[in-house]
Amino acid sequence: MENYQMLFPMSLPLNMAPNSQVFNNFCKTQDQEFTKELEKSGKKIRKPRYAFQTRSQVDILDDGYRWRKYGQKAVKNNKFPRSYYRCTHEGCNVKKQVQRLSKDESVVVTTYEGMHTHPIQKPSDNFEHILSQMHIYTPF
DNA sequence: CGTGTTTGACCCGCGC
DNA sequence: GCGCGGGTCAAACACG
Repeated sequence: MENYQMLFPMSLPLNMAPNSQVFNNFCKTQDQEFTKELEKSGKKIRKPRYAFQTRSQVDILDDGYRWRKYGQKAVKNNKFPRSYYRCTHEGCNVKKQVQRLSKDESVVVTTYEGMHTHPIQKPSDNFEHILSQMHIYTPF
């Protein structure tokens, strides 16, 4: 999972990464809005999720957090399985799932659920070039 | 020995 | 009630 190609220098337009401040703030805003809606309607709404679509040969994009895999299921209409990960930090139950499109197997969708309440554990020395290949898809 | 993965079983909501 | 699909658990296993 560490053999990404070093393609670009560090100056990159995208500062919105799963482990960035912007992303966390975004998540926080979304969470607050969902909570508001939840209180208003009293209905049960599914937790917000944040999806990213990346192009990568590798499924596992290491964003600096430590993930423990806890499941893998086959997806219908998709020959590739979906993997389920949880953040190993104690008290931090952030989840993510990684899915590859059967349509285009070079595309990997990573879906984050929840927010990290702790700093990054692992120095992401080479995260910039992962960023360079990442574009924001549809946060929902 | 500590930590993470694999993998089938299990659970739960939903439509029939 | 039953089967199905998506999500999770946990025991066994792998590996530094």
